[in-house]
Amino acid sequence: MASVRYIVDPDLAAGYDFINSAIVQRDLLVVAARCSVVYEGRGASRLGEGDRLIIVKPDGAVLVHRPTGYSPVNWQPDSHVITVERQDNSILFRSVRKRPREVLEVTISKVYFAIAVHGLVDDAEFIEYLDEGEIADYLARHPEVVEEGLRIIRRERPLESGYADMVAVDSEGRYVVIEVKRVTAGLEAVKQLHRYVENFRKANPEAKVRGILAAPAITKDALSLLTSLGLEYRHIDVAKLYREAKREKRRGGAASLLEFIKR
Amino acid sequence: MASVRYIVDPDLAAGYDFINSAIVQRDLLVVAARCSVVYEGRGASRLGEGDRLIIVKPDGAVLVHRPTGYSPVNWQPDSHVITVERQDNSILFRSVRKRPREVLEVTISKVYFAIAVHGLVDDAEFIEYLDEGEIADYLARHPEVVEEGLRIIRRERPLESGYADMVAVDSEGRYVVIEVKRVTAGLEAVKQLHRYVENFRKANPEAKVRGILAAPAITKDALSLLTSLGLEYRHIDVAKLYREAKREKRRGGAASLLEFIKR
DNA sequence: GGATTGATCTCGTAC
DNA sequence: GTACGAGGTCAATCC
Repeated sequence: MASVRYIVDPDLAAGYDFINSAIVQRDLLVVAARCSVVYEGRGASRLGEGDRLIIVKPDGAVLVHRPTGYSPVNWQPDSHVITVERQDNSILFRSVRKRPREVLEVTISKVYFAIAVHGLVDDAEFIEYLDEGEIADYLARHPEVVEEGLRIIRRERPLESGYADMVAVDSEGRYVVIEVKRVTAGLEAVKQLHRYVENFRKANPEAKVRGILAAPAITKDALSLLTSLGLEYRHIDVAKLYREAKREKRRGGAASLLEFIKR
Repeated sequence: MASVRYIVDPDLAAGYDFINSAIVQRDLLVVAARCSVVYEGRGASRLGEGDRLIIVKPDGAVLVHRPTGYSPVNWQPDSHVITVERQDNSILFRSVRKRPREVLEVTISKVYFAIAVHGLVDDAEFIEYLDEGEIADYLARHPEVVEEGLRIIRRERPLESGYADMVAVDSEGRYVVIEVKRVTAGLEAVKQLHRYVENFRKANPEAKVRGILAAPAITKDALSLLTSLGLEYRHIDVAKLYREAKREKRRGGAASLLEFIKR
């Protein structure tokens, strides 16, 4: 459980003591202060006095944020050594990074507040998903994920409405209309697939046509409607697909150096 | 002068009131909380419960930081609308971005502390030394640093796309397309130069054209690609250029050091 | 450790 | 608005 210490509108001596102890204890430290910044490393910069938010994380990451925008104005992705010094009319905060050698110095002339949090716990997994188009793209490249022996014969783009995401031929020569969903499939998805399958049947009266709804999950009602319509459900693991697709993308991008010239 | 309000270890009702009022007043808001995050927009992500630092800036920028690392785990570069809702066992913080359409939702189950700062003032100028444009400017004034006998015939402004930083004529009357980098040049820089040289050749089919990549260093792969494309590498010493440029500026007149740096 | 590549890149700028 | 390029890019991955 996280424990919080804080100090508001302290004088420089108290501000120094607080900041220093937070650094020593490797707390998460947040300081709002009037300060100036000097950076020397890969680049070099100077920032005059102003009000900023200074964040120091337990792993040594340092961020100096101005009151606007996503990006920190100065930062240190990680620090080798962080020191705090008491000076005449200021507190000197210094973060040194080992490689590349970089030094960030924040000279604090007024502390508005400082907060130190100890014992933060953040074990949660960060999960990224693919959008529907990307999932369909991946399944088009790897139809065996949906069913062994499938061969994609048409891949529809999202814009072309009235058609399913893809049409394939199965190992027995039957057409397979496939609709992909990124989230739990409901009745709407089933109706959609049904419509696409009927469209396909109308356009190809002779053909044998199956319909598959590929989604990470399906509601009970949707599944029973699906079944009653003679359609099929296939579970897809979106997180796994995301990992596979990412890996594939990396490999795919690693073409030879001269590749781009031929293009 | 900045004014600070804060609340420590509040219950959800008090936490909600505080956060909501800070948003309404467009304060800089910093919250340490146990929370989960959902993001949908250009990408999509889920982050389970954990302790995080949430920062909301007066301009609508939102950052959710885990206890480690430089990068926020979730963010919003700016928000069109920020809303805060009281739910049964949580506070729902929602930031919606207009274009591209993106939604970030933070569900807060425990507020460790929250701080709102009003009236932050940060007018200071941020000054960087020798960016790429300034290096190119210097080389344009002193082409002999790149090669004896060069005469600059065109100096492109940094943002005119499709053209290299400068074009010169060498002592034998050949055109020389020059691309400048302030850090180690990689494959991307070589591809860029190659593109510019090809563009120039297309526009001037008769001309003899060389291509020079001027940078403080170049990766091995980049150099071999460069060579295989018939292009050339010139080492430039950025630190030396900085000193030279500084000296030149001093001699040049009354301009202060800061004046020069700003340019 | 060095190099390459992708990113919810962000940010600025020119058209 | 889009398009392009720079960045102290950062961060992950490959070699």
